[in-house]
Amino acid sequence: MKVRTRLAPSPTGDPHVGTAYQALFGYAWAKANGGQFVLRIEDTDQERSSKASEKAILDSLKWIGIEWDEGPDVGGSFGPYRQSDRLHIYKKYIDQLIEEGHAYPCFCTKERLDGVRKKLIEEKAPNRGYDRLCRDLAPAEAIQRMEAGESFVVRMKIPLEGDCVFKDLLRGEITKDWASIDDQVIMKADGFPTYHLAVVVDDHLMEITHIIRGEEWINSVPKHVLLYKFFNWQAPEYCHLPLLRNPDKSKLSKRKNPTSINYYRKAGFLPEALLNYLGMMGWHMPDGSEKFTIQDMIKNINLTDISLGSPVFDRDKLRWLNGKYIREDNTVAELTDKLQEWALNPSYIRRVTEVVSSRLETLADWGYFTAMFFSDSVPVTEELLTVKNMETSEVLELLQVTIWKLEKVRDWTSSNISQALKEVSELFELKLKALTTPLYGAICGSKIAPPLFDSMEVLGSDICRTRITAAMNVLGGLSGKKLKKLEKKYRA
RNA sequence: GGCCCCAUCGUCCAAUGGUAAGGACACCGGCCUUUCACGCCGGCAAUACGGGUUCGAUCCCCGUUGGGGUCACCA
Repeated sequence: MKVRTRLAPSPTGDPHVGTAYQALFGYAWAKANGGQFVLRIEDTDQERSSKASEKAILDSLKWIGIEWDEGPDVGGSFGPYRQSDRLHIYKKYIDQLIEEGHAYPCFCTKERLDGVRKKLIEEKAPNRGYDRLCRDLAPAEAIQRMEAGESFVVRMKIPLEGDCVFKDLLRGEITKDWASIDDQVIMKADGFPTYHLAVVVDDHLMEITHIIRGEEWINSVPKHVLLYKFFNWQAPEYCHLPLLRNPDKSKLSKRKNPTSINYYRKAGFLPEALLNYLGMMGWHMPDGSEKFTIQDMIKNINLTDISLGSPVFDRDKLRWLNGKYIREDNTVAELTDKLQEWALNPSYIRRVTEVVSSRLETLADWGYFTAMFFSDSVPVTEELLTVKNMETSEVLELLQVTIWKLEKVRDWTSSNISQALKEVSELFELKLKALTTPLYGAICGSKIAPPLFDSMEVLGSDICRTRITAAMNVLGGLSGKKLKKLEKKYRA
């Protein structure tokens, strides 16, 4: 059996452990069948996609030990492997759909759509989607308006009634009624395709046989199946993996858990342990052993054996597994090498030393001042986070907004960090010191510490944000309700 | 809210139409040990609920409840 699987990440942020999770299963399944594993970059969102994110994703996948046979960096005979380089291909298929009457241009403005949506919600209509105003536009009028330069998107014609039945490898047949799906946009006003069109065209052209991805996609399968039908193509097998969860069972999110692969790397986890841990989410070795390699997985995997209860990502168990790898699979010499690669290398030591040098009276002071640069978390107490004349709740809000602000810092340098923090303090009409005080506590775990912004730069964005979140938990955290309110207030 | 998906210890993963429901993490106790950790031994702890089908259901069916996802010119 020829098997080709793919990982199709969108380069819009930090490399996510969920991406590695999907990659692991896709890769293992392809290799178990002597097939290929393809990496395709889905950068059809011009606003949010970035080359930096793409690079980060490729780097972290390589770090964790996933390799791809075809991809934007290695090429392959089904390229290009970046969707923004495939626009001409999508164009052809979109034109074809319009021509055959399966899709139509829609001239509705964003304002009109918002209004329609609002009204439908008020009316408690079962379907809150698009009202299909442009669906029955006379072709002549549509052409005229397009030629007049009016902005438009292209929508696919979803059947007005009946059911869509499709098969998921893990769940069996799933039925969804067409009436609950609105006429999906397949080409945006900027001429870029949306995910739904691009994914179908690419998976077909790249001869993908199994789509292994997260469960959040189940509801859009009917749109994809319909496109396959329009094009008269054979749809691949669908295998929707359970979603990794936070301890509170919601979808794993950076709000509640470190989700960036880079965090785990920086925090001193071994790639093989992380990968192994991901492998035991929903799957197990036939003999029940918990420590296994990706090769073991390849030898034993069967997609239908994956269990469906969405697993909670448990950092304690990951730590335990990681410890097992450290002590069972490494000699002291090997461990020393790994430590050097991780942080005890001249370049990192130099950066750290630069930050603390002015505080040293003896060389031995170095160890005292730099411990925070070589650890995952830091010992935070409530007292360290306390600011004079400020309520705990206000400190919490301050820290939360700081995290949001820091997430947006593209180039993680001391001066950009400083700028971001100044903006936060201005937003709260506070002196910068009111912000840096709890931050020192959160980041350094001490009042005696090297300069904050420089330290943050050296530590990196992932560790910093994780430490701030941890500090917030020490203070009791923000309730979901308060968080929402705050988000509304500051996030616009 | 509509729709879709899911449901075994707190967590991860097993098992079977007839079971003492098993292993791992975490937690607790003990042993080992100069401490801690590791290791070893032991303990706590689950089939969400209600109906069916069946001689017998944790397992099959239906309902309820609960959880999650999804309803964008984001993927």
